[in-house]
Amino acid sequence: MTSGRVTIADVARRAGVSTAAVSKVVRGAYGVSAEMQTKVTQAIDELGYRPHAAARALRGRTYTLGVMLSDTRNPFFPDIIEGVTGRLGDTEYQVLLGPGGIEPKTQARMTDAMIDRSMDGLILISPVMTDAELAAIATATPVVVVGRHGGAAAYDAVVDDDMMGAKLVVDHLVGLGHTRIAHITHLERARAQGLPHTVRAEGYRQAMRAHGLADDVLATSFTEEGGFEGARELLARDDRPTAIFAGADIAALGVLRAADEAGLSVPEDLSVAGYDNIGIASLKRISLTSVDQDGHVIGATAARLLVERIEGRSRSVTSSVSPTLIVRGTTGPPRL
Amino acid sequence: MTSGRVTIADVARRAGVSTAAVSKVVRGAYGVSAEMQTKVTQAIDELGYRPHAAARALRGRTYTLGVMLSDTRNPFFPDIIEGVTGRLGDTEYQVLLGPGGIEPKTQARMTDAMIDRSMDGLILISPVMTDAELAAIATATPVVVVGRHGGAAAYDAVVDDDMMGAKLVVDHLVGLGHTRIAHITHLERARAQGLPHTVRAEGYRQAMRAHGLADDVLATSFTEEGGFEGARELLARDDRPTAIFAGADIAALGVLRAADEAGLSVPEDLSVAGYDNIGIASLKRISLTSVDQDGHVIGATAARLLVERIEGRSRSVTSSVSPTLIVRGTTGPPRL
DNA sequence: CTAACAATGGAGAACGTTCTACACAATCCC
DNA sequence: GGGATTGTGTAGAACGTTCTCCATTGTTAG
Repeated sequence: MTSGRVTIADVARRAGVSTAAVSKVVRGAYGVSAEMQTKVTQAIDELGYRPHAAARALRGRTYTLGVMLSDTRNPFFPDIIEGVTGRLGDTEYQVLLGPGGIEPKTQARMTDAMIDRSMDGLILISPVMTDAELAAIATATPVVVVGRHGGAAAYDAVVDDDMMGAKLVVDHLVGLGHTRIAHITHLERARAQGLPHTVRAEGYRQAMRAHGLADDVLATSFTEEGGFEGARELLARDDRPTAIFAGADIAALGVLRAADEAGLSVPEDLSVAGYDNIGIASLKRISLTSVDQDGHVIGATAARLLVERIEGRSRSVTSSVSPTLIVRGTTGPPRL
Repeated sequence: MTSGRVTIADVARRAGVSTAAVSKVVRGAYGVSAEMQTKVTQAIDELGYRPHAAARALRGRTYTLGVMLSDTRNPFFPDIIEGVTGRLGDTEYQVLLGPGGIEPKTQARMTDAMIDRSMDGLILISPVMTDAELAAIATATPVVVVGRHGGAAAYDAVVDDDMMGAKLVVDHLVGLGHTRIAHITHLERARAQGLPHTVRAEGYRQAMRAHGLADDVLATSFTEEGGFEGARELLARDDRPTAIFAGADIAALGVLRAADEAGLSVPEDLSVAGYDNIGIASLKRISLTSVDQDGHVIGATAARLLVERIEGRSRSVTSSVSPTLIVRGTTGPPRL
């Protein structure tokens, strides 16, 4: 009352019990009578007591989970967040997000900061650090990595099945009658392995082979400009493809622009498909066929795995989320 | 060495000094000789010491700033974040983001959680809570509110000059020769005052009046569907407008769709302008004229004000950021 | 030469929790 | 009826910092 903060000691005084007892009630620990329970709960309500997280951190948990975001512009990042918070909404855990930036160095700074703040666990979204660095973090605190294939020794992982996603697109296009299907991927510069675009490209190759078709992969970049340049090159060929599968929606938008400029109508002259199902893909003016990653499920799964880890599981788990194909207006049968 | 964490005591032992001295060096406090400085710094490096944030929080600061996000899908939210982190990148402060959700209740839970974690200061982005709640939070910790006009008693504020943004659009359209310019705004349901769309609509009205033109405001919602419905109604009129100014880009996309469906070409038959300058507005396939809020500057300003507050300023400050008009392909002279 | 003072380093008490021991009472089993 | 067991509450030592004194120097002024 007098000073700012109301502490566990104030509650104990009010209820006429020890601080240890109050602590037990607050934590829902074993060894409290019903009477004690009500007495303390009442005192807490009357005084408006809230546990001081920092003090807790010094001994026990902080009930804080950190989510490191590599790229805040990542289109399905809000979905993942919603999945995480949705899953954790009715628990005592609080979620805080850390903007890690796209550099390994800044990401390391962020994870360090989270560990310094003794968070109970970390979810890392598409981290670009080396496997060694990841392993080091995972020994310091429970970790779930989202969006990186392979390498899950000391931590759990949630990945989208990019291999299957690519197959869905190819199967769809082949089903429509296409045979000349090109793929635009991202040019790899980083050393990190198992990144989504690599797996998507591989999935595309396998699926084409399975249909007895020749693959045709062009590496530019996952930007609107990258898609545009790639498509312009592909469309200038004599036996130009009748369908282009861009490894990311943003690149698919560039492909659409290239088609516009080449005077090709979509989907009659050219079918276009993307990946990620970003928000604008559903806008009627774009209506892009794409692969949906269901960030919501990914986030919820990551949250579940992390809580399991915190609560004791030691065996590491990798969860694969199945993507779905969203067919819209940019794909159709090829003109004969 | 033996157990996990290396503490200030370990450093003190290694350097052969007291813990108090190490603390002084770490904090850069007054009363350390050059010799002490180097000795301790060396020991810190050798042991890889990192201050434990929770322990710090118990006595002093946490060097943590919280940013509460109302809507993680807000298109310029990444810009604001970048502005904040960019400004704070070389300081000792760390930024953590809290997804507050769009409900007053969930936002309150988030801010409480941030206060419980004794963050040194809070930036609230478009909070929907009442002025009273905001004031209560501001007494507990330094606060900067972003995106709400008016009412800045106990806290600082950063707002975009939405009034001027609307004027920029109207002036541009009038300059092209338009006289029948309609505005689509968001239908107000919340009680919170000074929200951006209200101010934009008012700015539109004032600007039209200043040109001696009749205003024409239609309230739907800031969604693609809302823009579509609004535009369909406007375009069905006998004296249909030659230009539509949507209060948000997402609605402007709906307007574009309505124009497509009505067989009107943009900008020849209809000029369209939005607000926010979201990423896709710049895609060549959309090329939407829009008002840019410069989230980067907003974020950087908010960060600066917050740090000033934390370091002692008590007088409250409101900073207004000037928007700029980005003219693209969806606006042009009306067909005569 | 001494009193006053500035500069530096250290002791030790907080800060608000958690949690291990332990005390005490009531119940149970033979 | 006595030892073992179970249930409930408390003392008090951590946890890793910060920060207010206080002690010890060395320097300066008169």
